[in-house]
Amino acid sequence: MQDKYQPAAIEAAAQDHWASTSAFRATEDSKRPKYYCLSMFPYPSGKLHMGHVRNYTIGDVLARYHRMRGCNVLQPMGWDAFGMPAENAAIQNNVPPAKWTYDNIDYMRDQLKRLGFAIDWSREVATCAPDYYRWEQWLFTRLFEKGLIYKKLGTVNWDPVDETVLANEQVIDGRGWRSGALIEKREIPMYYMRITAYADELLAALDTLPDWPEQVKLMQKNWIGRSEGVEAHFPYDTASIGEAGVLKVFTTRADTLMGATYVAVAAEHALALRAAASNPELATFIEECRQGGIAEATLATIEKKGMDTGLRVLHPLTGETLPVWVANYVLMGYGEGAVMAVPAHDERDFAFARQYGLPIKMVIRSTCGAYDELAGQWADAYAEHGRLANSGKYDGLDFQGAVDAIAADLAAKGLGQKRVQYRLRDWGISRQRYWGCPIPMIRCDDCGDVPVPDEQLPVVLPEDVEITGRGSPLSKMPSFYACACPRCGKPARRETDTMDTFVESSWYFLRYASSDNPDAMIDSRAGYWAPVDQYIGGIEHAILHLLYSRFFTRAMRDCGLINLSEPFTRLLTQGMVVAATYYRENENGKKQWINPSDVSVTTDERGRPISATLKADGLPVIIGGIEKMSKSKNNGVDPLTMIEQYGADTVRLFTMFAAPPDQQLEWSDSGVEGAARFLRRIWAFGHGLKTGHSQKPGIPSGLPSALADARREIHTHLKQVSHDFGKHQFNTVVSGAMKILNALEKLPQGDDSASAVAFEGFSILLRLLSPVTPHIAHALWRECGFGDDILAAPWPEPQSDALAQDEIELMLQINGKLRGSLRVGADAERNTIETAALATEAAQRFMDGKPAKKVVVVPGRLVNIVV
RNA sequence: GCCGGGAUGGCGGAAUUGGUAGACGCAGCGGACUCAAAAUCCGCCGGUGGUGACACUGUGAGGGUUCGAGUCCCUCUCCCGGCACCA
Repeated sequence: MQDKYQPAAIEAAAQDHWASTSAFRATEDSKRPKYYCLSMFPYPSGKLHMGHVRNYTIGDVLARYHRMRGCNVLQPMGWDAFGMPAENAAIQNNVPPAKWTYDNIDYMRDQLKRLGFAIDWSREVATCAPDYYRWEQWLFTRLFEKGLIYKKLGTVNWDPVDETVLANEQVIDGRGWRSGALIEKREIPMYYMRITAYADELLAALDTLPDWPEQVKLMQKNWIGRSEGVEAHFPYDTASIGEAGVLKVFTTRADTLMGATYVAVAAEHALALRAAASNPELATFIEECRQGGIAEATLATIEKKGMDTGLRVLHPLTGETLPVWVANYVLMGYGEGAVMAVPAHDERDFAFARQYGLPIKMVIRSTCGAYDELAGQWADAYAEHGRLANSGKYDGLDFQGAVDAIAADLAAKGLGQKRVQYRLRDWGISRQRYWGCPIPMIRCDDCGDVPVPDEQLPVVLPEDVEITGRGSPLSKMPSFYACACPRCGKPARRETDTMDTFVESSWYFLRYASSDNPDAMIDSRAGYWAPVDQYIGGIEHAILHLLYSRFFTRAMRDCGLINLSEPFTRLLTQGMVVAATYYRENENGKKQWINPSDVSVTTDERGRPISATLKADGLPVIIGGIEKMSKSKNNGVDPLTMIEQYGADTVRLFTMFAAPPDQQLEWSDSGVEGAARFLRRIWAFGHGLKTGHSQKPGIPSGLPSALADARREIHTHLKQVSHDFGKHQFNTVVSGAMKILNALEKLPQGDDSASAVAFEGFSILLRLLSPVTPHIAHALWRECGFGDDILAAPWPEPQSDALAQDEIELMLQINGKLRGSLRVGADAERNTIETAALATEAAQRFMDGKPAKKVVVVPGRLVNIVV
């Protein structure tokens, strides 16, 4: 045994051992409970970053922990390999997206292997491989035939200079990121997945997921946004519109209908376009509304603007004439693309009405002063529920009474009814990009949109293309798009759009179970492994990816592929990895970010940072904030450098110890030093144990009290650590392991009883740590003679004889303030405790002769005397 | 703008879920070992007052509930994630 801890050798040996024994190859086995542990697969961006290391270490700790507890564990890995960065790299470096992607995968796979993850690599998938995406295309045609996929117009960001559709991310301050051109909204035909058909089920089933974080379920609930309301029809004022018809609006506040003073429609609304035809000024305004991107965050924060269309509609209950305005805050995509405006009781309507001098009519009696009596004007909208006023026959009704009465009256007139509306929209999956899964559809002038027949699948994405950043490459390749209509045989055009990359990641977790099957998307093995028992990934995926996966699982269920509704039983959302930032400003005020490893920081005598200098020139740099590790802030730490310097176990230990998994983790070089120090101490202890004893004595009965205390301490920590594993709180798992080592190092040396406690404690420590630092645990387990393979060792259980205690200490409070403590028998009665507490010197002193009004006894914890 | 989350010593964090605030670690300070340094080991370490035992104070700000609040409720500030074409 080496007397010094040498991680490189230990880790290579452990990894060889696992590889040669195929330790992590998973097979279906009905005798053990299965545990499918999955981390969100990475995008192969080039090299691993610390966020990956953290994500996969959490997954690995869980996988190894459950394996040791007797589960049949599957932990696979793959690559979310389609996406824009490959195209951007192609433009910048003139390298084909496929080559770039596959090279990155090869490099990153090696990096992952260096970390010693218990992954079954035989199941690896890459979503850009035709044997993967052919099944996506196959399912697409099934869903199209079931009516779960359909085509309609959708709005995109259009860059008029590059003649390209841009992602929201590529629109910066309303301009194209490469061309700098002003972006416009453009409507193009796109394929949509009918996720709204599952809105109710996706919402209701959130209650069947007790092991998902509440915040994620709440975000999904709000995203689906089920609201019960009323659809109201405002009849056209034929004098101004010239034909009969109704303007439909949806509202959740039908109780305020009597306060509606105008209606507002989106710029794309049919009425707006109709009015613009004869109104150049309005046409200009609508054109203006077309400018800018489509991101909701942009739309919601732009200045509220509007214009009167000159058209009029009639109030459905009073018959009063109301103006129709075009407003840039009304979204065409939600509800009917039109709203009734009640300025007195809606914030946005209020701001708009004030800006354009539209009337404000109060119909809900406010309980706070929304109407400023002194100023004689409205200070703000009153958006709370309340009793109706100024509403004729509805006066005095409460919210629900008013909604019921108004909905009934609308229904009686044939001008509306109650209705459920979702905020959730159908999922537009068409992308006008190259590096994605081709949409398996063919456009025929005679037959319309025809799915590609099974025998022609996959529609292979050509890999020999030139990427320029202008237009869509596939639409310039006749060799790709020219084809015959599968139905009539006439010349037709293949769809050149590709799918949203979220589609690939919506079902990869099922493919892992049957990734070697060339004849089917998934087979019966998916029925064994699914659902995923534990899913781990970033909180940024809390809504879209998880919702799409939940939808896809149901769509596949309804195609008869699997008997499953929810894909992920338990979910852990990990926090970000952040680090300090440093920068200098150059002459034109631009920040140049400097990597933390190139900076030395000086601190005051208490350790507070005062200043920082660049190591290269010794001149000062500015200390920025703590930010997410990123290329743009140049504050990333390279995992491979860390592994080479300290070993994978140290990196794994630090990432588990520095923060709870769901909170952000701040990188700290000295924290990594601390983790390495701890592993060196463990190695030294194991070395001492091995060289000091030729055999392991058993725990004798009747330990001396000092040893019994030490053993109790170790088992108490073990109990706590087991509890923390259950909570997935790995930072305190590590701190518990540190406490055990501290206790072990304090044990007296020499006699057999002490050695027995040391051996028992050390075997506990190695097993607790083995999910976190598997390499060193593997090596020491063998070196100290505990067994051949720690993977096969039973999980340690706290022993009740070790935990037993005769006396316990209670804290003593007087009026809720801590004033002392008292020792009582472990099984003391309440009365005995009360009497003992009142008799203490501290009680006598602080009660000052006054009688106790009340004595609160919390068993095993405290006594509080209220005077 | 809307939805979700967070804030505890110099720093990362802990607190058995309403019961000793600051476990464990990092940094710092003091000491041992050493020719010296590194490594290692021992001690101290929220603030104020006090030689000291100890007292008061303290979990982003303000208010409330309770015998007792970091934890529950209300109001506010700042920071982070998402907002449907980033993955």
